[in-house]
Amino acid sequence: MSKIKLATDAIVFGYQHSQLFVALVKRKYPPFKGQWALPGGFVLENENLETAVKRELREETGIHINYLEQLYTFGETGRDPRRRVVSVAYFGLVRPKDFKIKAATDAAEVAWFDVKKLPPLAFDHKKIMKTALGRLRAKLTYQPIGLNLLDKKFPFGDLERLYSTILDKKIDRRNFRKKFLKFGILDELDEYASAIDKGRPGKLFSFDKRKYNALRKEGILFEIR
Amino acid sequence: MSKIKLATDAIVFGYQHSQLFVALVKRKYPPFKGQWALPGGFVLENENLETAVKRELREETGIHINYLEQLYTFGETGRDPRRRVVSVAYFGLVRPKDFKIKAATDAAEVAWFDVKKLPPLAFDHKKIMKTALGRLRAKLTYQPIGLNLLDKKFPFGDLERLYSTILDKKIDRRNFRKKFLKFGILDELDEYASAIDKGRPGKLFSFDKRKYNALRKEGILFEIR
DNA sequence: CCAAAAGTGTTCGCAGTACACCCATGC
DNA sequence: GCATGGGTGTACTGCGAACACTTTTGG
Repeated sequence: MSKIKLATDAIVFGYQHSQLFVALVKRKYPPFKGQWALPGGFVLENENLETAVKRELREETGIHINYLEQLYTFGETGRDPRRRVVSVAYFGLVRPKDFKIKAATDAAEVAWFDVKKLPPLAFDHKKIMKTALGRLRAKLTYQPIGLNLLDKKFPFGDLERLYSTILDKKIDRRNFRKKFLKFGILDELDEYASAIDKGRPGKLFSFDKRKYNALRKEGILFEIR
Repeated sequence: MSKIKLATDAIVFGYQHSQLFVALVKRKYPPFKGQWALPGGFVLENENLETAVKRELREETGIHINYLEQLYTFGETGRDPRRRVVSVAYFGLVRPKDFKIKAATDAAEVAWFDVKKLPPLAFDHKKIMKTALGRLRAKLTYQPIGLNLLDKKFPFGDLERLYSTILDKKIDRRNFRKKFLKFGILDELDEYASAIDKGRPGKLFSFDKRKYNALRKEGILFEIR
């Protein structure tokens, strides 16, 4: 019988107001008691990996996840001071609406942290974070997964700011809009953003997943730089 | 104590004469006794994942691996009929010189198979293969990893045929050469391919890893379509 | 001299990039 | 009317794509 324990960790990103957030939990028990860590835990014997991640997210944070994919498996000996733990890290995205968080069983506290102002993290979670951020940035450029970070109906400017924030660079509004719309995977709605903010309200758009999947089958490639 | 067992599997690709090969081993014990499978096995308690893959490759095939990266972790319940086994799959490349294979302890037989003519595979190894092939094809277009499938000194035509074979499409020789050489990561040597084959011998090239790493740091992007 | 593979340059079209002014709204 | 963000078109440039003939070698 193996003494290797199998765990999962989740890096869940959220986006709002030109800021990228990650969900962290404060550890209730040693090791690293009191420190912030990624939500996660051990996989049950009859549980699929993705099921385990979702369960733990539910138990520890109550977050409603919108997009989930496997990130990488971290298995260095010594990454957990207690015993050998290999962790399959997943990478998730939530919509702004789903930012609601409820602390629950395992974790003493849950919170969203601005990715640019992270506290010290337990275990090798800093390394995992870095990997996840790299993946997010890379994937943003060749798959429209950023749309999972916005509400289902969103003004175009939000999308532009999201790219600008996460890729950390200036984006030309006209070129970005032209290019993104040319893919034909966004539906322009007949609604406008509620003008609670200042400025002219923008038209709302929504992601047409059906069209996207159709295009993907034809091998047409999405690409944003 | 967890009853989940942790394993690794290796998908090792080799290339020669416009054919892409994978290393498979014939299983000596049940389940799937006598069937072909990916080389792999259980991870020891104090062993890093990559170490485990390399050890198993050595034990089962004697292959000298040239490039190795983590592919994906396959953890569906029921993928092994005996008990719960989660397997971290790795993806490797060898040079033609290293095609020598020696069967050893665990495996009854080892052989290279043309990727287009695979036998039935044990477990979910067909799925793993498919994932690996997808990764290889994708990665070829944005990283020069194909060079790990050629000898250190190679005629340019070999590189072109490699891309053409693996991406399964025609490639314009002039455009491909122009584009690839423009990156400046290949050194043109003063040697020529031995003219054992027919036709005019080509100049030999070698990969300048130092230049490549330097360029990568500057954010210059490799891309071949 | 024939077969086979290597080597090489130009033209065209499109897509990326740079760039600035007017419009709608809230206060 | 002022501040704030939304919405739009054009010109330039560089890169990808298409395309064919000559050279070197072995037999």
